[in-house]
This record gives sequence, structure tokens and C-alpha cells, in this order.
Amino acid sequence: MGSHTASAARDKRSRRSHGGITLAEVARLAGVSPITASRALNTPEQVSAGALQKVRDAVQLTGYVPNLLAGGLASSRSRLVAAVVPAIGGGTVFMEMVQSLTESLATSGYQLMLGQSGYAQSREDALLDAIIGRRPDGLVLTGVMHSLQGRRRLQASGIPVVETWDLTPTPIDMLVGFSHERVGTAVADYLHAKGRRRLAIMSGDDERAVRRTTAFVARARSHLGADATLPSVAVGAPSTVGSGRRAFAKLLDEHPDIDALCCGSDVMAAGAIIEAQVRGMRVPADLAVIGFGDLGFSADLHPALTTVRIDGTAIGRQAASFIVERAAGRGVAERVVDIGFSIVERASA
Amino acid sequence: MGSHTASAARDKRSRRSHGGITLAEVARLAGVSPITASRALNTPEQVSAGALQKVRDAVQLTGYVPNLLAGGLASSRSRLVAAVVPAIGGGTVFMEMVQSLTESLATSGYQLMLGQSGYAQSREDALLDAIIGRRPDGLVLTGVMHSLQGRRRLQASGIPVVETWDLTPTPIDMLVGFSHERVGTAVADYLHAKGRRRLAIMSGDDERAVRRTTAFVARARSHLGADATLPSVAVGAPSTVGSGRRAFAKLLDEHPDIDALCCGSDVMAAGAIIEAQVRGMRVPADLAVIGFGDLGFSADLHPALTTVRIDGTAIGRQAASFIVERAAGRGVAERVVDIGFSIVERASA
DNA sequence: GTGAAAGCGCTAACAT
DNA sequence: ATGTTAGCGCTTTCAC
Repeated sequence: MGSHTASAARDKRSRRSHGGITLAEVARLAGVSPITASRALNTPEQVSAGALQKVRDAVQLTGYVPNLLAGGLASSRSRLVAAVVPAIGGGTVFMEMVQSLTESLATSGYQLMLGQSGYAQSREDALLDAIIGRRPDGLVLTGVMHSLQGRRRLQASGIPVVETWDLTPTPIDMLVGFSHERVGTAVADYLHAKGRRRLAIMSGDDERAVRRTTAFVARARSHLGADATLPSVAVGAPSTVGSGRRAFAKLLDEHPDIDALCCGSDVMAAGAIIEAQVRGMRVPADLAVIGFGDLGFSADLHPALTTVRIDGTAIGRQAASFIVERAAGRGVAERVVDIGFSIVERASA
Repeated sequence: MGSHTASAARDKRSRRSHGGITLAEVARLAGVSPITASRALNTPEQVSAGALQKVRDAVQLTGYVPNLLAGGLASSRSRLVAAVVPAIGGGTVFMEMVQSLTESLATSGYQLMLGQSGYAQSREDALLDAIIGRRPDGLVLTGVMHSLQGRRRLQASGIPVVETWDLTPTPIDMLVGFSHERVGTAVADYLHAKGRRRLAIMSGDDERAVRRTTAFVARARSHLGADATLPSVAVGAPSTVGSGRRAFAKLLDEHPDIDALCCGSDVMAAGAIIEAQVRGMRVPADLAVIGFGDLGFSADLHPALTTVRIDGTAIGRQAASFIVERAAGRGVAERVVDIGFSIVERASA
């Protein structure tokens, strides 16, 4: 009698149906059951050659495109991965990672959904709802999630999470990043080794940039003495060529004698180089400039920009791999990867 | 007896359930029916204050996040909008639009799903499948869809489509863009009005850039005579500072006497300015340079870059508005918007 | 290799 | 204002 009820329901042409082609129709055309059609599309090796061909013909004929909402609901695998970045604008260091992530995921049949957190942590709750609500098969965060509330919600959701661009002893789940402290230290050492002694810093005001700066200052003081002057300017995110120019102008007005400048991003460094040229300073003769990010234009500036390179492509690839492996049910051997960094020596420093 | 079957099925704790909190559980906790809980979340004005409070308490208590896959399947409104861009990398003119689109959509409760087409039209079919399969409530394309196959599939899908960054007499659905021909013409006029007579062009090789270039050349010839020399270089996408430098170097080696350069993007223009400075040319005294896009850095170059400004923010806002209005069932008054462009006069030309 | 039945979690459609 | 019922289109489960 259950089947009686069900078939009766199926008989009266539903008024909720929106006229799209469904798997059931493809199956009917192919002369097989819906489940066989489903298998022909998802696991063709489980289906006989004859059935396979008939289903494929029917798909071709109808232009059928599977409804992934329905598929995701039934299988609880949405084939969607979410990524959260501070901003989508040009000239941010994260874009290389996003590009790589998109490509790696597409290869495995996943689609990327991009969310903007904004540099201020406002609206984070709404963004998390929008993400969790779609039941993505993975979530990639730029930076680590600090709010306890956010961490709890993500953990409760059961979504595989990859935090990136940082290291932390307490990741939510998986992690691929590098040490910002070590970057600051390495840059201070680099400039010192080049004989620079009157260092200045301009940097973003986000938490990771601050940690690089702090480490830079600490190391510089250990080289130059605890009472060394280390002028610094913090620039609100997002950093731009313009904010770099202005910050450097201000720095120079107050401290005209500096001989090296450590910048929080290549974009700001480009601004500083422009401002220096306008003022008739020679880079690197009068002023060494070092950036962060190794963006696409950095090698083509004049002088070519010495900078800290982060392999965003590798971060994206690794994050994608973590998520795909997890989805496949395979355990991920190492859940934390330190991707490292390198100082790319060019003309500017 | 139908209900008998249904309740029997509901009784045996399903082994497919994945332990997440469902609306049914929230409703039970609140002591109301599932549909009332649903209304409390989606259309609170239809629910009594008492019920509303009880549902909200239950949501708070459980940390319930609605499953949007299920909701989308049931309502055929996915609250998802897809956008296709050639590339996600930094320094492309489209990012301003994407940012604006993301924000406008978020305000209306939609989430953006970003797809990369790549500059080559390969894999377009797979991308369309990935998009159509998720039944987005709208699709924003950068540029117009040319392939007949693609147009047909989109039309058959019934998804509201907004083509952008171009005008065409035959849009698939909705359109917000500007005339690339008029841009080319206007730039030729501008340089001519500034007294420049030995013009050169370097430009991307994508279809829209080619149309700008063609119009530029035609107008320049009408000013200078049909036999005027108009050296030009096409650069494969994506254009970068480096490709701009190299293209300009090549151009200059073959035609050292040019006095104005029209660039297909601000990024290439920045490269040309750098190369000019390296060679000791003065911009704009020896060479006028005009770009395209008015990217974030353009006003802060030295000299500040004269360029063609496209209001990407307006494009994104308009596209979002088109889609949201369509989803609300309201007819969109004007389905085609010419957003125009302007030449921003700065120091470089 | 193939299929019938029973959901996945939600909302539209009709009650009341 | 609230509830009942019947799906949305797919896949899992279990049986053959």
C-alpha cells in the first residue's frame, strides 16, 4: 500500500516541477531505471556498455545537466569548496593562491565559492552561515581563525578546514603556511648583511604584518643595539601604491637619513620606489627597498624589487589536496605543512 | 494509510542521517511544526511573536544552520549567483566589478560563485556544466558569450544571464557594458587633440581589445591620412608590467620616433612608462602614454597615468540589481545598460 | 549489472 | 497564524 500511495503521487503531474529535464526522464528515454542512469553518469564502470551508451545518447539528446543541489542533498557531498579572503581586489598576495586553488579543485571536479571577510572582522558570522549552510566539502581560510565562536562553529559543522598563510600551534583542522616571525627576522638579517644600518619599516596593520614587523624590529635591535631608532609607519589595509607613496613620504620627512626600507607588501614597495625617484633618491644606492609577496610586477619594476616570495601556488595546491584527500576518506598523513618562504634578491636591495 | 507509511518510515532512525541539526529538530524543541520554524526563519512577519521567540531560542541553543542545498532544491531558489571571469589574478580590470558584485549580492542574501574561463575558451563546456548544475539564481559573464552552443545551453537552462563589459545587439538576456569602438575612437581623438601625430599601439589580443585597437586605428587614419604609419604590437593575455615593458621596448627599437602610446591596459602602460624611464625618455614630454582601466595604482604612478576609466563598481552593482530584481519576479525595466566610460586626464598624456 | 524503495532536509500548496 | 501533505531530483540501501 506504500507503493500504491507513492505511484499515485507520481502520476498526477506535479505543479511544483519546473519543467527542467531530470534524471528520471533521461532514464525513461534510455529505457533503464533512474538509478542505472545515475550510475552511468557517476560510476560508469559499474554499468554495462549497452546501458552506458543508451544513457549517454539520452543525455546528449536532452541536454541534461544533473542538479547538483539534489545530488548534494542526497549524497551529502556538495562538490563545492569555499574560500575566504580579506578582499578580492587586484594586487593582493592571496590571488595567486586563489587561482591555484580554483584550478586544482576544478581538476578534481570541485567548484570554488569565494567569500570576502573584509579586513575588519565584521559580518564574519553572516559569512560563516552562508558558507556552512551550503555544506561545502571543504573550507580554505586565509589566515587562521581567531575568534573562539568561529572556531567552535566550524568544528561543530564538521567541514574540513584548511587554514593558510600562517602557522599556529592550535589549528582548527589542517594548516598550510609559514612563520611570519621568521620572515621578519630573515629580512632584518638580510638588510644587515647588506651593510644597511638605518632601517625603517612600513607595513600593513593586520595581525600577521604586525608580527613580521615585531620580529624585524627585535632582530634589528639585536644587531644595532637596543636603543637604535627604527622609524615605522603602519598603513591601514588594503595597502596600495598610493598609501605606500604617502607613508614613505611621511617617513622621509621625519627621518631623512634612513638607508633601507622594509615594506609590508610589494605594492607599498612600488609606491615607495616611485616616491623615492620623484625625490631624486637613488634606489638602491641611497635606499635599499625590500617588499613582501613577489607579485607579478615586482621583477619588472626599475629597479627590480627584492622581496620575500611566498609560493601561493603551492599553498593553493596543498590546500586543495588536503580537502580532496579528506573527501576521498583517505587520511591525510601530515595535517600541517610549513611551506616556507624565500628572499628573492633583485636590484632594489 | 499514506500517512501511516510515512510515519513508519520516520520512526526508524534513518542510517543516512549525518547527525547534523535539522529544522525538524529545532521545531520539536520549539514545540511548533517544521513549517512554522521555516517561516520563523524565512518570513518572520508571518509568525506570531511567541512562536518566533521559541524558534529563535531553539536555533540559538542548537547552533542550527539551515541546509541551503535542501532549501534550494525545495524552493528552486539557490541564493547563489555565478560569475565567470577570464582570470582571478591581480591587476585585471574585472576585479573591481567582482568585488562590487560580491558586496551587492551579499546585501541581498546571495553568495557569489566564481569561475575562471581562462583567456582561451577551452573547457568552457565543463565550466558551464558546473555552473548550470548548481542552478544559480543568476549568472554574470565578463564579456559576451559568442559560442552558439554556449548561448543555447544558457538559454535552455532558464538562468538569468547578465553579460558585461561589452555591448552587443544580440544579448542572451541582460547586458551592462560599453562600446569598445567608442573607446578606441575617443582615445584617438584625445591624442590628436593633444597634438600627438606619431601614434603607436600596444594591446591585448582578446577580442574586445582588438575592437578598441581597430577603432583607434581607423580614427587615427582619418586624422592623419590613410597611409599613416601606426605601429602596433599585440600581447597575449594576461597583460603584465613585464609584457608591457618588453612590448614597448620592441616597438621603440623599430619605431624610435613615436610620440604617443595607446595601451590596452594600465598594467601594460605602467610597464611602458618604466621602460621609457629606463631609456631616458621623458613622459609626457617625449612620449604621451594612455592606459585603459584606471586601476588602483594608476593615479599614483609617476607621472600619473592618463587612462580610460570604466566604472566596474557600477557594472557590478547594476548586474546584481538585474539579478535580484529578476529573482523577485519584478520585471526589469531596461534590460540593456550602456555604462559608458570616461577619459581621466592625468600627467602622462 | 540492475532495480525498488526510502529517504536527504527543506518548502510550496493547500488546508484550517 | 499554524499545520498537513506531498513533493524538489537525486543517491543510498538492500535485494535480486
